[in-house]
Amino acid sequence: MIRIYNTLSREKEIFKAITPKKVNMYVCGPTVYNYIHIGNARSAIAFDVVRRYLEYRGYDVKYVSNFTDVDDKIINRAREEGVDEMTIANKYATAFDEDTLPLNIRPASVRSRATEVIPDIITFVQDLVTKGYAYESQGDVYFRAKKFHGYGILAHQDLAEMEANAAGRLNDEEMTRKEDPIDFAVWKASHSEEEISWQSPWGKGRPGWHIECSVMSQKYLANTLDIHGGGIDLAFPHHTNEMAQSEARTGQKFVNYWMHNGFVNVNNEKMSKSLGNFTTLHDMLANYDDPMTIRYFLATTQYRRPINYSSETLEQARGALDRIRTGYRNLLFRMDNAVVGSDSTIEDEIKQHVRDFEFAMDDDFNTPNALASVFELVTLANTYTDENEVKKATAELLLESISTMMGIFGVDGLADRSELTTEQKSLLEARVVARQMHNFELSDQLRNQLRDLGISVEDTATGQRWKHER
RNA sequence: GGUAAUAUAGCCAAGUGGUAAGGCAACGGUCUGCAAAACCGUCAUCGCCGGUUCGACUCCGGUUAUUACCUCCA
Repeated sequence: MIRIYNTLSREKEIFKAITPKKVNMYVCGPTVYNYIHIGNARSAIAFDVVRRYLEYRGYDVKYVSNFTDVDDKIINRAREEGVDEMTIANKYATAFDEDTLPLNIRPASVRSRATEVIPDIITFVQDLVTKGYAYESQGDVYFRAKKFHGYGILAHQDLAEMEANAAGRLNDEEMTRKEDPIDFAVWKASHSEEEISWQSPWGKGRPGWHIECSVMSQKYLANTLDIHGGGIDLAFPHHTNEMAQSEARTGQKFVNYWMHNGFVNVNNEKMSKSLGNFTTLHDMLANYDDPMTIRYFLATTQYRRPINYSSETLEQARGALDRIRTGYRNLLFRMDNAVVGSDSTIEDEIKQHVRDFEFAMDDDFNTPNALASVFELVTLANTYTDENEVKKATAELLLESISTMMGIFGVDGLADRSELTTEQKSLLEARVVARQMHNFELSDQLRNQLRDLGISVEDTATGQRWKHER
């Protein structure tokens, strides 16, 4: 039984899929006007973990996400660089795919761009106008927020308050275009020949920000979604508006479980351009040699909690991940002389830790608790490695359990699979001989040589072991 | 101002009405030719003040601090 915290009810609710063993989930993707930052990566990772765990639990998950490729920020960026909007969008959409790959973020089942669904958007907006939920005004089309019963409940905002705030913010011109300050644009008129636009019943223009997600989720999934996710800042206005539009059009509940991930702060401050602490994933990957540590770091805090990113917290993550990797490799090393058979006591313990892991993940994807079970397994792996006799089936079960759980976090490559050079191999062989002859001076010298070549050597009861130093 | 969230050891981070998981770091020990890895052990009374209770860190009230959202930022 999986429980999920629903932003709408502010409670953990028992998860029940609309169709048994199938999950339709939609996660808001980035606006492709720049490289994604570490916060975008966190969001993508959080929902990648949700997806992986649901699949582990036997659900067939259809995961739809978007690229917002038409929007003010893209238009501005294009103007700055003197290129057209699609050049910008294509560049950063490609960069998204390239940068999320080393973090092991699985591609969406469907990744759609706003510009690919323009006809659907226009139809959607027309429906809203027909139903009286939207109105045209000077080429723009606005949604009548107040006509939608329950507007703002997702973000738990007070309607009158929002209205007053919005009124204070808008200029006179905007006020005259809108019937009410809290109305939001579903279609925006084009004001310049140069900017990208499409022909519509209301003249040339482009979609409002929120409409694409409503359209795509309905087009690629269904009227009612099992799960809709995104950053907590999207609860208002983005998801609030999506919900209003979608439910206004279909008359059906839009989303069963609203999930929102917490922010990534940098050195305890909100990441923002004005503070100069805006860290793109692109730069981070270029300056850090272990992407799996980044993945581990971002995946192992509970998704609703904020993460504080600093060089110190990242290094701590690396140390913790190294403990898991080492335990895994320690056991893998013993596989060579493992004997046929199994140890039922050990296997019972393994199974208990796996159950604990599942129990933690079932509780709103409590990754820190789940991780504790992984560490229990690692300790078990290490103590088992120290035994005189290791049984093959049991060792395999341990290895498999650890890699499966880490795989749910999206952390792969626990074993060191890189090859040795001929030089490294011969040095290692020479060192084995030196040690057999108790020539420790030579063996220490060879160990230093190997270290300089990036190989660390350890002596164990069952022989010499090496690994690549990172 | 409104609405929320958070406050647990040097750091990160769980958790529960009955006296605090896990990890990093540190220290002591075992093992080792040395080392490494590993193992064993040590290391907090849960922001502050009240209240409820046989008993609270866990519930209630207040208070302080930090953070977020309040129209386009994940």
